[in-house]
Amino acid sequence: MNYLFENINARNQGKILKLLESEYLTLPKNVNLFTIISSDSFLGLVRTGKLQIVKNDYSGNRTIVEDLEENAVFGSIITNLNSTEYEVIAKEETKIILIDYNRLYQNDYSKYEYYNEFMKNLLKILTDKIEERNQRIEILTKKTIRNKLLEYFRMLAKKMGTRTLYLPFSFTELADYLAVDRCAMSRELKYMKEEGFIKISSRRITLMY
Amino acid sequence: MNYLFENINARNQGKILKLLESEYLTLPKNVNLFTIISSDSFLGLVRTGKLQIVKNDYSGNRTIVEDLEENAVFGSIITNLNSTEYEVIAKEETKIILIDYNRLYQNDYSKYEYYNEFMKNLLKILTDKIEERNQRIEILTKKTIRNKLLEYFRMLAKKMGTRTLYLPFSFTELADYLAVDRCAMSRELKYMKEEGFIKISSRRITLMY
DNA sequence: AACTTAATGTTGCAATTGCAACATTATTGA
DNA sequence: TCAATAATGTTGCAATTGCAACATTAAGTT
Repeated sequence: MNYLFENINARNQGKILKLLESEYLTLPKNVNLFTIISSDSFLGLVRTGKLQIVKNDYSGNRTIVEDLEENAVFGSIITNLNSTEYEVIAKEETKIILIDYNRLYQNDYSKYEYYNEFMKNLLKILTDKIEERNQRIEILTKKTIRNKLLEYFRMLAKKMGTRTLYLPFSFTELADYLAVDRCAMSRELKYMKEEGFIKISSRRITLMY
Repeated sequence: MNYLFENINARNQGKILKLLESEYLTLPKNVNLFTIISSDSFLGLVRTGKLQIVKNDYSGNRTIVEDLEENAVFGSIITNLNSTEYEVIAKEETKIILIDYNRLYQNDYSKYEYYNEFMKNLLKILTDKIEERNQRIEILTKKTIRNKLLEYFRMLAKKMGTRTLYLPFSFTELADYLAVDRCAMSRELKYMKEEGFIKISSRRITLMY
């Protein structure tokens, strides 16, 4: 994990947040951030609690775009939040910090060495996000549900270094992530089990090939 | 467009490149960068010419991942280049600059104000890349070829501010981008024309709805 | 515990798609 | 210019998928 304030002590964190005129905010459970603020040109940081970015399609669908835990960074730089389609919902009482994104560019704080550290951390976070997106694209470009599943499992297995992996989310959410029908995915998983490709027990999956 | 050296004069560009111990390289036409260098932990910049990032699938497929023109930035931070699956090919004689990516993090050059400008530019480039990826994901998660096409056309039209748009690439490449079979896409486009949804003349497409 | 709500599993069926095979039209390079 | 190569267009057909409708199980709430 990479944190926005990695290698920056509490005191300098405070200074940075002051320089950037950042705002502290506490979101009560189930409240949408955009009922409190209107701008979306911020860089957000989750101090404590959990957020969820949810998209409401014009056709009425409701999909989870991203789950945000402690230390997660969010905002329009990372996930498109413009338009009224998006909601940022607190899954529990959540404390966040908002930094006006334009401020990051406007001024020159290079004289503060800790600010440079901050920028480097931000850079690392962004490159990780690109990597994450590239992985998802890699998966989404596979043409069958089976190949999407296998590609995804392969990635998880590689990350964990074993043939046994634990899904980081539910099957319903997995289907969303792969952009396939949940039922069709369920059927395909059944076939894969029957053919001996994989073993599944709840969220633990073992690759047999 | 955002350039890595925007608002940085030639002299300071030189200083930055020296600080980062960057390498100048000229790639002859049709040569793969990885036949010349082996590391992939660099940030690349196209000075003149054109590059293409190509992926050779394990099943023998060859797909264009990205086209890089003058001023384009590339490297593993942006597109996964590890593994022998990838090639960076010069489409014509191309001059590039390679910056060891780790150097960006290792040292603290914050005392040089132009370096800070450089970092800000890099940041902007990265956020644009994330935006680009998010757009593609948005498209790829649509479930039918028609909806993928419409989403893509909508985005282009929005960008151009008109109902008439020009495809930035060939139909063959478009099918790759949407991750669908070219023939199936061609058929779907025909239906859409017949139903009066769109008009097509070569790469100019007009939305009729 | 009892109830509500969410997640998962199952299946028939129609719609969509990929694939293959081929024809036609553009584009490129010698 | 003209041959070679690449891009585009077309279509039958089988495979894959989404959708709908429902049953079952798990998780959360009071």
